[in-house]
Amino acid sequence: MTIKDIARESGYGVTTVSRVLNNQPNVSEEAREKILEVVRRTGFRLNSNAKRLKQQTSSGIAVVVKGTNNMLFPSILQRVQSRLLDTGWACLINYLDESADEVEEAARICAETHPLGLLFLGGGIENFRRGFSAIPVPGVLMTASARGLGFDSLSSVCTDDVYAAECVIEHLLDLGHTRIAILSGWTGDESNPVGLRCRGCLNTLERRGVPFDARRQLVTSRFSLADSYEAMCRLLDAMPDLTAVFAAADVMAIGAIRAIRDRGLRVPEDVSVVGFDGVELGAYLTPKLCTVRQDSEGIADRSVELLLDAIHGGAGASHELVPFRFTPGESVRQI
Amino acid sequence: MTIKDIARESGYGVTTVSRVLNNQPNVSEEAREKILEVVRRTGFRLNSNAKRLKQQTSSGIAVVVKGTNNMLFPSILQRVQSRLLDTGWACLINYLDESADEVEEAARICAETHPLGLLFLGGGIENFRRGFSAIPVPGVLMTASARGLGFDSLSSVCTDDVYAAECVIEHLLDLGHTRIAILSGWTGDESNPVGLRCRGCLNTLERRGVPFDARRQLVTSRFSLADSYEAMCRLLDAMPDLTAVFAAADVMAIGAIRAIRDRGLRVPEDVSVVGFDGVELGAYLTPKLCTVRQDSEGIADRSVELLLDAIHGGAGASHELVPFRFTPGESVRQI
DNA sequence: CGGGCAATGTCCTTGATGGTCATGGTTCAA
DNA sequence: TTGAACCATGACCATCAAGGACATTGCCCG
Repeated sequence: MTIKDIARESGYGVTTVSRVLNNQPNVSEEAREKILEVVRRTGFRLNSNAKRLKQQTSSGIAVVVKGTNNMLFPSILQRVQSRLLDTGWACLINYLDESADEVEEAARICAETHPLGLLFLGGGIENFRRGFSAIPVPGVLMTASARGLGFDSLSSVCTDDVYAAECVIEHLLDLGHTRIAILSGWTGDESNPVGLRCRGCLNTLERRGVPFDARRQLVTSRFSLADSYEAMCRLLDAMPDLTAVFAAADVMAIGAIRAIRDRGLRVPEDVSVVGFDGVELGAYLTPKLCTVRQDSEGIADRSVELLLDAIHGGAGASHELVPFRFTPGESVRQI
Repeated sequence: MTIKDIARESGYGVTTVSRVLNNQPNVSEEAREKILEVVRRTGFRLNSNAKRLKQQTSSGIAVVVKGTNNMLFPSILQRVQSRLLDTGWACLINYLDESADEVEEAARICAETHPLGLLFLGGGIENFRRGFSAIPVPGVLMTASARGLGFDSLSSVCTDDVYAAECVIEHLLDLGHTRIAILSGWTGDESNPVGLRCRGCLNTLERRGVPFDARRQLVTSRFSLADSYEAMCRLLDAMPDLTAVFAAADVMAIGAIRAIRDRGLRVPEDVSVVGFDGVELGAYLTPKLCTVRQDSEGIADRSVELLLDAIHGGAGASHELVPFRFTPGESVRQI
């Protein structure tokens, strides 16, 4: 079924059919009606490959998601999809495991679709470095900053991770906690949001003159319940007298709480726990999770806007912060 | 940058370049090397639109996800993506909100990419009815049965929802519960997995001769924490003496537990709760969630296999059940 | 009768593939 | 030694399904 068949069927030429299908002028109402009738009857659709070939455009926007365990992602993705649908863009989502070596392959396949823009979600900047940087279109990194990384065409929209983490530690210190542990994805890599959160913690601890021994009080974990459970166990071994834990993600906080309880300790009576992300689930847990709520919808909306601007207007890269909200919760108590 | 430029640049003809780029024989190793070098240097990529236009093939497989709140979905999606990457398929994920009216638009955009196959996740069969049924390619419905729905080209892979729910209720009855409430997405529509779970409950209650008043003991909810919270409140109002609740999804169970606690009741001392899905999170909650663990990886793997078989071999639709595992948990107690 | 205009068709273009054919060279077996 | 088979290669053309420039047609009106 091609446009020619429709032309033959309706008794008009391909040009006229093309005009009708693309809502162009210079077609009589009669022809339009007749052709549309045939199109409806046959369920015909333009061949998008041919159309795009001719028009030199491509299919849409590719979204690269790294890490399936971040509970904030589904809501961001849904919002992104919805925004893109509004404007008629197709959206190719690549869902990669956090540890996957599949990035190169995914980038290759992604490049073949010639997307007009890229959205990255999760996993810091490594996504971009490994393969995707070869795709010469604008991109926006969501929930992490790309400032100063030397990618001209990569914007970013995220929470001010450093400042938010500073607020969290301020809060804990104000409540009287001094033996605070950090459960983080810290790798010394401060291009990673989790690393920045860790940096924020250290900033405040230092400014307030609270002693901190990174070897005992800081443990790294990946974004998974099982991993953060293990990590929390190590923390409790190394520092049995801790009174508060800052987990760099809600997922980690939940894993940590389980570990704390399995040691026979209570949250928050024995150990206070603060998370980061503000997933809806946190408010349904017992105790309700104290966390930093990231504005996932704001991040999604702004990212899509930036990307479309860059695609249409050729705007340069910009880096935006979206307000967060510190959400006190029952998982933290005063000492 | 076209294949002609590469040909000129490398000193070979387009035919040879085409052969190299498509890994075809009859090319000397020397030519292959030289051409690949130029390709690498220029970052050239074939125009996939032109290629697909000529070859009459399309981009890959579209995955339609309806409902962002199902906590089982991310792991299924990641697995699907991984399996498809293994075989070199692109994967277009459409992430729709459960209640979204966007299905038609999404189907339109999806159709324009001419996918070779469709995977549906969530939301029963309505996804397919509304728009996607016009796309004439094989499909597989994941986590819900498509048997007997009259779609020739739609396979399905799912858990035996009816039987699993029967097991759950057997378990509750064996523990002495008789005043059992059901929190379900029941709509009388038994093509919906949640409806089937409800049906399973009713089967067992009836077989065991336990009185059940659907108007008091059965409440419907959507797949969201907030909705199931509300629904559980209604249940507690209508039936203050209930001792156990079956929630048709883990998300609902978590919302329900919050509602129960906000009434000053304890889980499981006052009210036992059973969920359905077996998300990893359940084992990290307090109390650990009693649930039915669906084999999300098995469902993903089998669905991809069925779909690829249907695409390649033209195999007809088939409907498969994947084993589940009933997972006892602390959220249920004996009476 | 000719200018103006709307409706419509002809023909070319897009980037890649694949088939045909010709060429020049090599290998192998009779 | 010679002919057949084979290989790497490139030139050329058709093909794919659409879009767009331009040409053509037919009609109305002054």
